[in-house]
Amino acid sequence: MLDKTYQPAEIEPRINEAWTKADAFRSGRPDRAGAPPYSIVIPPPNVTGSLHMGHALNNTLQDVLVRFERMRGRDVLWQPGTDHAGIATQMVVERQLMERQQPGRRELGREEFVRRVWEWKEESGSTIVNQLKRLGASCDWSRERFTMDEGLSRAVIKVFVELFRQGLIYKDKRLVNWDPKFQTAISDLEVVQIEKKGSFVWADGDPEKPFDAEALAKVLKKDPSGHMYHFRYPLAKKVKGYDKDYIVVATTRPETMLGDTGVAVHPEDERYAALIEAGAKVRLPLVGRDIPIVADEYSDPEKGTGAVKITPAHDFNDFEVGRRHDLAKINVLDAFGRIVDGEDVPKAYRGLARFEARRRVVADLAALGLLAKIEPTTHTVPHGDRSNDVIEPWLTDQWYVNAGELAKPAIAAVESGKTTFVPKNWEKTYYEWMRNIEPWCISRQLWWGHQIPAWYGPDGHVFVAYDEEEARAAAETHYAGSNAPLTLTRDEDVLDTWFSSALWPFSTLGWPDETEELKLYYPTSVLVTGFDIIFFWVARMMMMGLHFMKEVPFHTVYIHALVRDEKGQKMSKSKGNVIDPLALIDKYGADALRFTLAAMAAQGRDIKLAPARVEGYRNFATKLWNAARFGEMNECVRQFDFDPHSVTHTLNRWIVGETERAANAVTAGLEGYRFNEAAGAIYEFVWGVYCDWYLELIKPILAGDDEQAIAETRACTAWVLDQCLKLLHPFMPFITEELWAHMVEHGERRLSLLCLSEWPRLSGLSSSTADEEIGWVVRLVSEVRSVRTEMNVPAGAKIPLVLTGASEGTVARARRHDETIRRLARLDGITIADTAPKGAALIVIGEATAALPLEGVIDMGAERKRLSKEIEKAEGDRNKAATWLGNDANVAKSPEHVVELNRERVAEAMDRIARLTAALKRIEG
RNA sequence: GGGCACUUAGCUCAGCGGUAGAGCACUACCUUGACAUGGUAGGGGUCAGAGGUUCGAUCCCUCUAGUGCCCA
Repeated sequence: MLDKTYQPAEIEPRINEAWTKADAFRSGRPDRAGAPPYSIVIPPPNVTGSLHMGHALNNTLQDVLVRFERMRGRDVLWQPGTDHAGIATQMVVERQLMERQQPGRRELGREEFVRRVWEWKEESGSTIVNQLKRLGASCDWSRERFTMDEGLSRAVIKVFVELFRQGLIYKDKRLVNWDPKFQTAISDLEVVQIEKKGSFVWADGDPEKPFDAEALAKVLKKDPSGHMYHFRYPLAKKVKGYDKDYIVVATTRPETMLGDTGVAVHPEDERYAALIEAGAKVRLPLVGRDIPIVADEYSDPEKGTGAVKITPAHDFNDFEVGRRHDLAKINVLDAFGRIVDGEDVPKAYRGLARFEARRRVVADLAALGLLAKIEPTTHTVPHGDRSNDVIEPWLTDQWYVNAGELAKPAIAAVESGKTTFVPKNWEKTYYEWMRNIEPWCISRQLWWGHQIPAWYGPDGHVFVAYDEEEARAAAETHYAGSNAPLTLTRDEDVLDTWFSSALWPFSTLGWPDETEELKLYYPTSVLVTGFDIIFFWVARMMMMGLHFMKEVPFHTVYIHALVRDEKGQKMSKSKGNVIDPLALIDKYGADALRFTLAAMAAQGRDIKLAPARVEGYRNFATKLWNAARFGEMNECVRQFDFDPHSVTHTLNRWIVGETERAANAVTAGLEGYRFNEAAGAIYEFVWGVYCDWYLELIKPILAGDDEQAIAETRACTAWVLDQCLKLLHPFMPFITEELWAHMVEHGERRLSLLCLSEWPRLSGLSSSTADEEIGWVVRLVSEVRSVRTEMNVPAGAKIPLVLTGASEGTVARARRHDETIRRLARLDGITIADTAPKGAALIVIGEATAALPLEGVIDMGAERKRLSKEIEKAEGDRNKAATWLGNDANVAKSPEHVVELNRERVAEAMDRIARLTAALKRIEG
């Protein structure tokens, strides 16, 4: 016997165990041999991670699809695994060392540090995996992979070497986004632009208000950004036709002026034409270097003074300007973001932290009378997405992938429809980025990751090879004839984490070996992910998949929304608005959380999660639980030979038809990735149809003495519940699996776990006569209940009902369902009469009128009010439809069924009005 | 500045050329032999605003206002 209340915490671990024991999620099960494959690779969560709401949504949707297809008989592989997450993981371990007051990374040395990271990974890498299991993720856990395990590393090396040999990976010296906190380069994608606006205002000219360096320092201490500084750069020589002896430039980063190698003005800016003409130079203050004034369209005459300082080594735009005019690139920052200790920089600034240097430069220029003004300005400042530190564009040697070349087939594959995005509009975003793609910087100055397979000879010549042995062989050939001992040094850098993630769809299947799995499961069926990693991951998997497998990695990309909090804000630890999915699972169960996420996953919208929703769906689970309990109490057990087509009782004919409709709706929803519609359909069926009506309607049968009807109804009730369990299983796997097992305690044994059972394929079950008949009963019961409430009839009081003007068919219906109607509407009898008794409340239903004689009980004033309201409503309906019909254009141009619909509305409304008016008159008369 | 969304009940969201829906919240009544994590009934919306297309617009188009996101 089922417990009275449903306890998710009790059943979920038990069910998880049963699945594991049965090896239910293994791909390539013998019973699926030859079945069409269905495969999904999980977006590998960071090993450092723990389950957040985004994971919960992402994996719920994948699990819904995977369970659905598994039940449809496919050979399903949901490939799980985790990502080594270079920066994030290295950060976590470094922090841990610090907290434990152990030696830091650099003290430990590379080998020891990496060993510590592996140790940490072994200890806590399974956290997220266990959390996914709690969510119910039906991955093939026997195939779990890690981006740094042996096989995947082999794939990474091969890809690097091959791309290098094909000229698609190369080393280059250019500006990169440098993260001074982690001392590594990062890719464009790992940079987030943050808007800053300062508050310090100052301009020279007012002797009352001298520049106050300390006040500025105070403001900058809070935030070093957000101001535009205007400097006067003195001309090296006075120029004829230009009336001043200086030029004013503006910048938001004063300290970079130490590396200025030019000043740019617009070629058509007449204010500066003379300077360009004369080939004028400015003498860079503080430094004393003479630098040219050049004409370049980059400078905007509308902005500031129209003159900009050019620092090619520390700004992406300036770099380009510098290249066009052959300006020197002077590096004034070191890896930590400090001013370099070198000849190019005046002694006073050497070794200063960058923002300290900023204050110093401004103060020193002010002291020289060269500071014109400071004003607050809104500008975006690049920050590292992990470090949250201000990123410096910095000139270094890094490895790059020629993404532009790899992007071409990746663009074509989406254009030709080999891969489609759902919803479609994300394709535009994908194209936009792919068509303007920049070289991808893949080297990172970290220790945790795949070390780049490149070795340098004594003269710096690079040998890229599968291993040191091969590199050595190549080097020996290269240096043949030289007698010097050959020492090779391996490149210190590791690869961007996303480099290995890009190979995930085929590296996890065993590539570069030609495995069975690769043949069977590649390309994968669908990729499910959030839009925030379309660029990071989806695009790169497309590029790598097409290049190495010559085939797209997935046929469909389903892009889901971001989960936000109730107010629509992105969840973040700093805002303190994070909703922990595990806390919700603890409180309401994994099924409730999953159902909530699926029900809210409408295409193309963010999900604002209200925890009350989860509670609501937990209640839904309880409802299902109790419906099963009802079945159990009434001996509704499954019959193997039950055929829904053969039921004879109207109620059963009706419910099997409704079941078919629900099954079709759920199936269609899932096939179209409309998770919310699928979830909505099964919710409405289970609660609104099966529980609210069917189970109530059959109670009199079960309590009656018609053995045949009882037997059929019991079997039918059990069958419908089974269909509900199946249809609901992808969304709520735990409770459904539990009930599936439990409901046969007294019946036929199950042939399999629910998760491996067959998805309902129903047809030919609906009957219009049954639908009409039960529809009539439902309407009558609802109307009576409604009148009872409005008439303030006590809920416990039983009242009689007199049916008048009923056709033979209606009378027969009323007889057939006499007991049911009496029970649900709380009546003490239904009689047939020619005319309604006096002092009765009247209900118009179809051609008949149902009278509730309530003389003495009834409040005539209330009944008058009720009838008037009904009449008003009917008149509204009639007027609306009649007006519509009154317009000739409507009738002439609308489709026939719309015209007909409106005619019916008018006729029906008129009929109601007539009978309601008669009823009203009788009360008044 | 460029691009993409969004604006529907108190709240969170569906819907979408043919008389507006759900969950939660709210009101009243009900411990009826599955279920108070429940039942029954009910209140609540000129579908942001203004034009246009159409026989007909919450839905399609244009503009306006507001909000959010992405890219510079």
